[in-house]
Amino acid sequence: MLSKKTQYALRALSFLAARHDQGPVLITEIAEQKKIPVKFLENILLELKNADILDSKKGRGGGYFLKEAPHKTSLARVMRIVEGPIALLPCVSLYFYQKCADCTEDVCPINGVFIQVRDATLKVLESKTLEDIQEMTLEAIDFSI
Amino acid sequence: MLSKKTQYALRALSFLAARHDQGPVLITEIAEQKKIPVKFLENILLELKNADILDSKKGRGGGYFLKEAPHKTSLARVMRIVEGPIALLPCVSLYFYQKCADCTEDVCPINGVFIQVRDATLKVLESKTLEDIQEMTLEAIDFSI
DNA sequence: AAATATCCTACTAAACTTGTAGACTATTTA
DNA sequence: TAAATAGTCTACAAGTTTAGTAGGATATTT
Repeated sequence: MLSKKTQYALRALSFLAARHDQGPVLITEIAEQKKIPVKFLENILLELKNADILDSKKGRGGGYFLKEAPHKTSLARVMRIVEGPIALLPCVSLYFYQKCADCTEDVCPINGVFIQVRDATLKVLESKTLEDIQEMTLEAIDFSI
Repeated sequence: MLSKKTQYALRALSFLAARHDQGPVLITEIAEQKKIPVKFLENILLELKNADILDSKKGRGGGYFLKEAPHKTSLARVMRIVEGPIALLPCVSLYFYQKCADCTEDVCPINGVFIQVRDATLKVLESKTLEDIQEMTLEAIDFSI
C-alpha cells in the first residue's frame, strides 16, 4: 500500500497538472481542495520541488507549479521520490538495490517472480504521467457529447 | 516493499515445497536453513496453518508440511495472508477494499492507473505458485545437460 | 516597512514491524 | 504412565516508520 504521503503527493500533482500554465497555486488552496493537512502538504511539495518535479515562487502571487509539462513526469518518478522503491524486494529494485541478507541471488528461487512483478508494474507506472491523472476541470469536459 | 515477515514466509514455503510429500519438517530445521529467527518463524508458520496453507503434526516425528501440492497454492494467496492487500490503494483492492477518504471514486483521476497496476501484478502473482519458487534440491538438478 | 508565501529543521504521538518469552497442549516412546 | 518432543497461543517490548505539528527563517511584492 502507498503511504498517505504518496497519496497526497499524487492528488496534489493531479491538481497542479490541471492548472499547468495558469500560474502558481497556493499550498493552502491545494490543501483545501484536496483535503490534505496544510503543514504536511508543505513538506511534500518542498520535497517534490527539491527533486525538480515542481517549482515555486515566493511572496504575493506566489505558489507552486509544475516545472515541466504534465506528460513529462512519469508516476514512477514521483513514486520513487516520495515512496522509495517500487520493487517488492530490495534485491530486485533498480534504483534502491540492496543485497538480500543471506540470499545467494543467482540461485534464489524467489527473486525471479518479483522481477516479473516489478517489470509489469513499471510498464504501467513508467508510461503513465501526470497528464494521465490530471484532475478533470469543468472546461475540459465536453458537454456537446 | 514486502515485510521481513512475508519474505520469511515465502522462503519457508519455498523450502517446504521442495520437501513436499517427504513428511513433516521441523521449524528449527527451516529456521536454520533459511536463517530465520525460530520464534518469529513459529508465529508465521502458525498463521499459515490457520489459513489452511500448511498442516502440522505434534510430538516426535512432527513438524510442518504443505497441506496441498505446491502448484495448488498461488503466491497471491500467501501474500494476502501474511502481508495483506496487494493493491497499492485501498479503494482499488479486491480483498481489502476500503473507500478512500474524501475520494469520489467514479470521478477520481488516480485510481484508474492503480487498477492497471493491480491487474498487472495479479496476473503474475495469481499464476505463480509454490511450485514456481520451490527451492532447488540436488536431486532436481539435471547434471546430464 | 509590512504583508505574503515558501523554506527548513526539529519535534511528537501513534502505529507498525520485528522480534522475544513463557506457559500450554498434543503426540510419541520408553 | 512418565518423560521427551514439538507445535499452539497470547502477551509483551524495542525499534522504526508514518503522519502530522510547530515555529522561525528567507525571499518577494506592495
